[in-house]
Amino acid sequence: MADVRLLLPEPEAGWAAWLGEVFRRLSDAFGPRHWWPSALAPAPAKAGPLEMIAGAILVQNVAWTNAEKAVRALAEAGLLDVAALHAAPVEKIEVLIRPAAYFRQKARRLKELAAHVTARHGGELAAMLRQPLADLRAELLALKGIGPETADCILCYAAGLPVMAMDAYTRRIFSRVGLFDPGVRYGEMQAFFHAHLPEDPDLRGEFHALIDALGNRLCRKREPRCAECPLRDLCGRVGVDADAGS
DNA sequence: GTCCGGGTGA
DNA sequence: TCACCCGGAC
Repeated sequence: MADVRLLLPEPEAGWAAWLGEVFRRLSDAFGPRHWWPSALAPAPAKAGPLEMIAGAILVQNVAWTNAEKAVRALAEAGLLDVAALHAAPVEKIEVLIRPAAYFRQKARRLKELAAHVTARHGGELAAMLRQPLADLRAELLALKGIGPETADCILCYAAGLPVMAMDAYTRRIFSRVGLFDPGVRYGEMQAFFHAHLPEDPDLRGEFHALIDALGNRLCRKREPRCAECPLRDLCGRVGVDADAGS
């Protein structure tokens, strides 16, 4: 994998310290995000890995509020279970997950996932998730409906592996900051974060969740709210939109 | 009522 | 490059 081309000069204290500062600021502003487990039931009820994985597929291209409705509907129908999901008619799943958009595609993808786990792992999701990182990632990517971001979310939040998922927010935020070229590839961004962050699944998972919060609430595609941004003084692009012409 | 945002696969 | 789709923002 080619090294990413960085636009910002490396700070004197190094990239690890710079990322640590970014994390601390986001954490102070938005944390803790407590993404998974516990998306559904109140603690101490434990969310199963299928809830997390289904959520990761259902949240593609939609706000979490949409995905959450779909996950809750699946839970209430007793379908957050590999065998039940495998046995359920696709039409039934379509109706339940409608709020998550792309419901026809996603219903088929959920069933394909259940079929795969049934065929290859005896229906035991835990067995699939116990594999070494590279093997599990390749297996996930071979499934329809699981691309790099979804695979990495599953690796981190369901399998507990030290992987930081990238997404459109990561690309937007860090290209606005001036770190990456906007055309930076997924793997290039990820390699940069992985090279300079501790190999800690909790930290990497929380970082991704914090970036999601910033991208969602403040560093929006249009009309970013730079005045409220905790990274304001680290950013090369503060107020480019808001202050244009002033 | 219209538009916007957003991963994946073909 | 485009199809797949919804809820929320305006």
